[in-house]
Amino acid sequence: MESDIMTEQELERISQIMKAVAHPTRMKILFLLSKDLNNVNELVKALGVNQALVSQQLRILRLNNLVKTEKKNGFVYYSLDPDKKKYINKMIECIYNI
Amino acid sequence: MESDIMTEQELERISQIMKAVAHPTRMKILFLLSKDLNNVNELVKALGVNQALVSQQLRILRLNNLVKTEKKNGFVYYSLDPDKKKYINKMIECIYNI
DNA sequence: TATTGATATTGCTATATACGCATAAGGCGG
DNA sequence: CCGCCTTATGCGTATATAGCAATATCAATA
Repeated sequence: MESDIMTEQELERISQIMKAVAHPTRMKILFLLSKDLNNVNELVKALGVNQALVSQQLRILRLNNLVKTEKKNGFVYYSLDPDKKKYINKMIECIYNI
Repeated sequence: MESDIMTEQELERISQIMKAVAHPTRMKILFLLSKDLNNVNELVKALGVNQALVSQQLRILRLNNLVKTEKKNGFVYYSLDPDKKKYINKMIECIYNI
């Protein structure tokens, strides 16, 4: 965890992930997903922003492997990657204290 | 810590802080400071980038209250805000696991 | 196959951020 | 007061990101 055992690539990766999280709408999405599994339309309604924007933000979360998707009777359901859920929540909690 | 007990302002604040951290050079600075107190020139040497850039990054960390400064015989020493140090480190550790 | 509903992508403009360079500001010894 | 050392800031350019509107994709089904 020390800087000298962290390569440039790892640093880059980590700051990429942080950038992905560092956005109000995406944080809201992560909050919503930390409670439930949701499809895109549910997220659109919950967030009150247009569909295209939600899809864009989901794309960024997907590209950073923060969420995963599964198709179920016509809808795409998003959820937090279960292996990462704990860390995502703890991370946000830490930031909350900063 | 739930989204519904977090106001828009708090969300905005938190994502600001995350953005401040989500940068390789700034993360390195935080790592360095988590070990020692350093003045600007020491950071410049340790990071191998030019002084103006280090000052710019320190400014961003300062504006987000992540670090504090004290002047001592001609140098400006930077350190992590001690109240936040624990959370900053833990946050980085969480991200490392994501 | 044509249509509809759900989601993703693309093109565009506005705004923000990064970084290098030059320079400014501030304190101290001469 | 003049340099000198340390640190901070401003400016210009390149690049990245946000958000919107339009459109594409894809699956189901009428």
